[in-house]
Amino acid sequence: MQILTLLRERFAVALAELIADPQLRASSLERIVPSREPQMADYQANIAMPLAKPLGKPPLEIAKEIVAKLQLDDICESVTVAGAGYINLRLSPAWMAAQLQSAASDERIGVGGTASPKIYVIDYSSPNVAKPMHVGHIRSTVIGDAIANVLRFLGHRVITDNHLGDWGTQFGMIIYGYKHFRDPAAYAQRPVAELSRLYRYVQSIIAYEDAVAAVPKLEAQIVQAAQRVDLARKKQEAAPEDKKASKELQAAKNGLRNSEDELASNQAKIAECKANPEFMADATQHAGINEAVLAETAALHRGDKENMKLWHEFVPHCLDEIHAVYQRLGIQFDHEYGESYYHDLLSAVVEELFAKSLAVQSNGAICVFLEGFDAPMIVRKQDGAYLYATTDIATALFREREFEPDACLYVVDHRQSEHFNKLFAVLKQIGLTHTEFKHVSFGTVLGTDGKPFKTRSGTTVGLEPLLDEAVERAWAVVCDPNRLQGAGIDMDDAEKRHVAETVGIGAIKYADLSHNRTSNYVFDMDKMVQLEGNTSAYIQYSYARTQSILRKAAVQGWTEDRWQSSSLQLREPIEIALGLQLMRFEEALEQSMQEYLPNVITEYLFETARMFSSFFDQCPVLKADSESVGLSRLQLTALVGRTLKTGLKLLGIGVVDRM
RNA sequence: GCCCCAGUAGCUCAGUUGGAUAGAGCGCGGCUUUCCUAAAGCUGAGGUCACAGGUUCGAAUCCUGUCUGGGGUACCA
Repeated sequence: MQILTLLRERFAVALAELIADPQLRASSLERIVPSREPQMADYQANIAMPLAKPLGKPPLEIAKEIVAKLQLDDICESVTVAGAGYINLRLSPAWMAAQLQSAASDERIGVGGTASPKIYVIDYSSPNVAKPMHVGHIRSTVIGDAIANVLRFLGHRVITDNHLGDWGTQFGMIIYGYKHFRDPAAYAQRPVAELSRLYRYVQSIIAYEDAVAAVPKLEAQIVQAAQRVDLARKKQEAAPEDKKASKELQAAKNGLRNSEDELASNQAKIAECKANPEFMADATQHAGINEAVLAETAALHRGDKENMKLWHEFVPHCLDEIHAVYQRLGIQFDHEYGESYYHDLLSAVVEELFAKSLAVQSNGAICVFLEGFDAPMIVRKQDGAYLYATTDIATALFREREFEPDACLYVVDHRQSEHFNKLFAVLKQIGLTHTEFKHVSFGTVLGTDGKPFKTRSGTTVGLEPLLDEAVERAWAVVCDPNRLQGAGIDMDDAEKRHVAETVGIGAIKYADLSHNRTSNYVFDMDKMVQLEGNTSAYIQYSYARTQSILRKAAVQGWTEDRWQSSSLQLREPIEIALGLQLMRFEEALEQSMQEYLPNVITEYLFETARMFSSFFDQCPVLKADSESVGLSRLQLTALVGRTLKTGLKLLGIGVVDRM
C-alpha cells in the first residue's frame, strides 16, 4: 500500500490547474509527506509556502485554492489548512479499514512492490577466509543481507556475491607457518583451528619485528618532537596573546606525547615477547619473516606447485568453517566468487588499461591517475604483483558481462571510501557508465574502549563464541523458569534452545541494524542482549503475544476462517493509529531503500510493536464488548503479527510463536 | 598539509533529505495487574541540537569560518 503515491496522484490533478511550470509541480508533489505531528495530521502538504513567491499570492490563499480543487473525499476524513499554510490530511478510518481488509487477504500483506524493477548486484560480507571471522565482519554481513532481502521483496532482481578474500597475503602467512611451525596432530584433528593458530603465530613474529624496527625511528621522532615543543614554547612565551602560538604549542605537546606513548607500547610489546624464550627462539631463527611471507605469497600467485597444493588443501577447510557461521546466521549467497577466481584475468585488465592509455607507468608501478585525487590508483606494483584495486576492476567487469546490473552495491567499511571513489572513477573511464556503483559504507565496529577492533590485536572477539554468548544470555533471560511459569508456558528443552537461539542471534543482528549504518557502532554485548527497550526481543515478544491471542481465540471458537471473513473496523484512537501504522509498511521499506538504511525498518517495527502494546492494553480482543468488535480486533492482531514477522524476516531475524 | 565523516537529554542513539512545540531506549521519580504473556502500559523531570555568522516564509538539517573527536592520504585488504 503506497498511500503517498495515491495522495500525490490526487494532488497532481489539483495542481495542474494552478501551476504551469512542470518542474515546480514536481517539486511541490515531493512536499507531500507523512506528518511529523500525529495530533495534527496523518499526512501533510507543505506546498503553499514556497509557492508564495512564484505565484505572487499569500500562502494561506494558495493553500485554500489547492484544497478547493482537491478530490480526496473517499480517502480523507478531513482536509484542513493550518499555520503558515500547511495542508493537513486526516485519513478516513473507513477507507483505512477497507485497505487493511484487502491487505489481510493478500499474501504480501498489501505490499505491491516497485513499478520499475532493477537488477542489483550486492557485494557484502567478504571475509578473508584464512582468518577466523570476528565481530568486525558482522556489519557488512548483516546489513548486506537485509538490503538484499528488502530489495528482493520489493520486486527487484538481486544477485548477491560474497567476494571472499581467498588469495591475499594471509595465505603467505599460513603457508609459511604450515611449513615451519605446524603441529601435525592438531592439524589432523581440527585443521581450521590449527591454521588460524599458525596465522596468528606468524603474525605475532611479524609484529615483534615491526616493533623492534620502529624503536629507533620513534626515538628520533621524540627528539624532533621535543625540539618542536621547545621552539613552540619560546614563541608562545614571547607572545602570550598570540592564539596561533598557543595552538602550535598544544599541537607540539600532543605530537610528543603520541610518540612517547607509541614508543612505550612498543617497548612493552617487545618486553612481553622477550619474556617468552620459545617465542624468541623462533623469532630469532625466522628473522626477516615478513619478506619470506611475501615470497610465499608471490610463489602461490606464480603457481608454485607446492604452494598451490597447500592452498587447495586449506581453502575447503576454511570455507567449511565460514559456511557453518553463515548457516547459523541464516545467510546464503547466490555466488561466492572469491578473489582467486579473478587471478587469471588481472594481467589482461592491466594490459587493457594500458592499451587505452588510461594507465601509465610511474615509479615502476602501473597506475591510473585520476582527477581530484592526490594519489593514483595503483593496479600493478613495482614487483609485478596485482592488488585489491586490480581485482576490484576485474570483478566489476566480470559482473557487468555476467549480470548486466543496473546498480552495484558494495557493503564495505567507510574507511575504504576513497578506494571506492577511485574505483568508480576508473570504471567510469573504462566505459561502465550505465551502471550505478554505490559504496554502501558503514561505520567502524568499535570496542567499548572506542577503538576499532583489530585483527592483529590478539584481543579480537571471535564471531562464534560471541554468538554463543548471546544465545546463552538469551536463554538465561527468556527461559527463566519463574518467568515461563508466570506466563503459563510449558516448554521442553528443544523449544527453549530454539527460542534462545532465535532471540540471541536476533539481538546481535538487531543491535547492529538499528543504528544508522553510517555512524560508528560500539559493540557492547551487555547492551545488545538487554532484552528490553528498542531490541529485537521486544518485537519478538510482541509477535509472540499476537500469536498467543490467536491461539486462545481458536480455543474459544473464533477460528481463522471466522475472523478472516468478518469485517475489519477501526473505532478506538489506538486502533486507528495502529491501522495507519500497518498501512505504512511498504512506505517504510521504500524509504529504507532510498539510501539503504535498515534502521528505518527497525524503527518502523519498534514503533509498530509499541503501538500494539498500547492496543493490547487498551483494547480487549477476546473479551471485547461484542463479537463483531472482537473479530475485527482479531483481524488487526493477525495483521500486526504478519507485519512484524515479515519485517523481521527481511532483516534476517526470526520469530517464535511463544516466549 | 590535504581530503572525508561525525559532534543532539546523565548514557546509547533516532531525526522521513528545509516544515509546526527537537524524539526514543536505558537510567531516575510517580501511577496501573479479579482482564488476551507486567519482558507491558501510562506519566514526570531532563536540551543554548559543539560555537559564531549567513541563506529564507521557516534551519538540528543548507553555506562560510572556528573548536573537538575519528578515519583516509603511492605499491595492505
